[in-house]
Amino acid sequence: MEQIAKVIVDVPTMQTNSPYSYLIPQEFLNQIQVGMRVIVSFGKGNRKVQGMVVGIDDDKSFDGKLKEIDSIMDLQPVLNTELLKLSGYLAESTFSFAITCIQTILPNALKVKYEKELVPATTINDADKAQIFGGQKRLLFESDQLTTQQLSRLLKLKKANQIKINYLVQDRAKAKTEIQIKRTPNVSFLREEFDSIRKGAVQQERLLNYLVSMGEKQVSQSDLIEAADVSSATIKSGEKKKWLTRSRVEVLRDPFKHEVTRTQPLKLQPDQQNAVDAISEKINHSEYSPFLLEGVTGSGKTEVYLQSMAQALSENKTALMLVPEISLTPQMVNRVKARFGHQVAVLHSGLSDGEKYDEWRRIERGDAKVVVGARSAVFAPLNNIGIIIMDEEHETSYKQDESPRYHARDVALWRGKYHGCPVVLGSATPSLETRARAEKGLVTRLLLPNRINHQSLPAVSVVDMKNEISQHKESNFSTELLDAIKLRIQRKEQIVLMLNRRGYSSFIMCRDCGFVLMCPNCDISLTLHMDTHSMKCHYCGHEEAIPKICPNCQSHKIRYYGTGTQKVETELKELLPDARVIRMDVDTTRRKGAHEKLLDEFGNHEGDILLGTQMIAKGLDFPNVTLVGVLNADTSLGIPDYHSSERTFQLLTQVSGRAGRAEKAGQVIIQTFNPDHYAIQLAKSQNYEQFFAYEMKIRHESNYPPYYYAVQITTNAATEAEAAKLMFKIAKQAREVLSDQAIVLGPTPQTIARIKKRYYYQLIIKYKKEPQLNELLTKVLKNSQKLGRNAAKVSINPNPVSFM
DNA sequence: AGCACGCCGACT
DNA sequence: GTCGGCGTGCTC
Repeated sequence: MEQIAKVIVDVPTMQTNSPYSYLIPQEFLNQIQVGMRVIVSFGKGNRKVQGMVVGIDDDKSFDGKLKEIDSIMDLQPVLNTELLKLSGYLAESTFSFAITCIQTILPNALKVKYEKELVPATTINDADKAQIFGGQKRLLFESDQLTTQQLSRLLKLKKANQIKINYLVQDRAKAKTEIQIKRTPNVSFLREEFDSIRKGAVQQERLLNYLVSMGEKQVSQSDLIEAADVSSATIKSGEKKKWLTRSRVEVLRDPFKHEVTRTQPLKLQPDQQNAVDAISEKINHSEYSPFLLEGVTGSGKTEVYLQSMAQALSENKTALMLVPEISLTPQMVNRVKARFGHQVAVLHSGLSDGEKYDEWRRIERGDAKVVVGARSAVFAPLNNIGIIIMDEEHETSYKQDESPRYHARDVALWRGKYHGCPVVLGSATPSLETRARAEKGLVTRLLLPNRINHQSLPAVSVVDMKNEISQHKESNFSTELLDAIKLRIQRKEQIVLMLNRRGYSSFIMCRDCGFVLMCPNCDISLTLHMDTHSMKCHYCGHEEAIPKICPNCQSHKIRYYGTGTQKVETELKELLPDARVIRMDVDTTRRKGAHEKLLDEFGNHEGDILLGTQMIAKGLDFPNVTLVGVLNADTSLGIPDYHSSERTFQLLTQVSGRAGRAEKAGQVIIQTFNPDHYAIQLAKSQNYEQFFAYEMKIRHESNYPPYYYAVQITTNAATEAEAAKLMFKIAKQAREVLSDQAIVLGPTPQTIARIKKRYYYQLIIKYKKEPQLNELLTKVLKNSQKLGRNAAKVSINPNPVSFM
């Protein structure tokens, strides 16, 4: 008799990170399945928590007395076998709690809300009852809303059993419903009814008229209200008079309100055809196979994706396509929808939890066979996947920077293996890691060396800003760039200007004493935000007024430094008063849909210059853009991280691809203080292969990935000493276990040593093969939990995307 | 996480 | 003497 369920409870700690056994009560005996969410009593207070059933058996090895499962939250499993296994893989490979991984895989709407309510016991005296409950039957218990006196009083009453606490688990997964109206089939009855309504009942008259003419189809109540111009009250009375029937129906939000025009597959170039053939063969044979699709901007990668996905669909399989969040623009999404229509589900951060849940269910029940989405879409509940595509595979945003710190590429490869399907990693500038794996034959390389209509790559020139600065006053614009901009405006062509702002933004500094306004909680300077007229901290959200005089020396010469887009925009307006500038940065795109709106404006030539940060480098295609300017190529080079050259090269190559995509020739001007740096020189010649060879040599010499694996361990504590002490202890443990081949960097304070009033220390371990390491790290994590709540905390980040 | 148990300071 | 501070350990 299988009557014991193994449940992972929703308590994310190390001590509760394994399944707990619960008895399955009689009434659920044949209903509970693995992958369902349940509610169980947990702990001494029997508080209710959500749990995930991960196994069912009759193993009674637990020698305490078992509790029963309280209730089931799902009618059918929300996690299938594959995704459950995947959660295990995630937990193990990222050193995360099983429950955290499960909740990462499931849509947010399936995460419950916990509430507590107070209920008076029958024995409570009237005075207490009246004072606490004030006539109400129950009271929501929010401890942070109560004073300590109130709290202790409640606790006392609870101890005396005068008050009961009810634990509530609220499921937020509500399917959206709407009211559907169907008229009575008896039309002659409706005609007769005209006579029976009161004179002047215009709404009822309009409703009758509409019902008579509407036919037998069902309409939603909201549509009816609009179309017949009646109120919902009128409709309700229509129901009473038997003119119509109302019923509540579950609806799946239709993302295809505005149908896109369908497109047909394009004729492929020979290189594209080779790629599609190679991928299709693996689809047809249900064979796991990782590919690297390497092609410059405009070489037609997207068409290869689309036709490969079409192949999977024709084999009655499904397709998963991942793109960086930033390029999940309507431009991109529409290309997929135009090919596959209503079979496409799109998952992106713009959707509400409810909308995401709707899409998730469409995928799960098989209504959507093609999924397009950003990082977390890699967990889409598709069955029978025929192909997984990851566009711009080098993008670092594919790695999640909170627990579970997974890389979507690893998950994609895992799922590819599980389903037996090709995984296509596409990029113009592949990550060294993937490109190196291709070199070793672990990944099959597919090349698209030519641009589709044989346009030449844009001409790239590099301007040495050191000369510029010495010649004239400080400016963000070199003479060469400014002249080029003027020329395009004259010719009514468009310009994209990129401000490479990674790591920097405008901060305030006193010109007399050098004082920089810092965040009181974090070791970072506050950033100037002109839109809200305030100084903000990008890490903890602290906000304060812009100082008018220096808080340190009272000087009035306190000015902002660094180059923000706002400052550049101001300078542009001074230099070129007639140019229309569209600024795109975190401030102007914060509102939902603002991003698209600005791009549309630029596309309609309502602006001459698109000025923005990194976000304009990706996936935009504006044929009228003939000039791309990079104002400061160096800022990303200056970051003390082994990735900085790779990032800079990728960024410059990518933004250069924005110039001259149509018949007009493009030009790119890169301003830099390091004109001779190889990343900039090789971006100038757009030579990925040479960059790859050179950078690999450097990584080899200095023992960096992809020659070594890396793991980053960080500690944080309320004081610097505590964080450091724990980190040194871990470092000592690590050195004892590791072989001579491993390289330990640190411990060192993190680049931003203090965030939200906590101090951070880190340790990097570079290694090739350390069978003991995983065990050690797990032990370190377990020990850190024993240290108690207020002690220093440890977190582990395998294969970090940067060492900072 | 949240609850109970248990051991020390400052109060009716 | 007790009330209540929060450090510690456990939850099927």
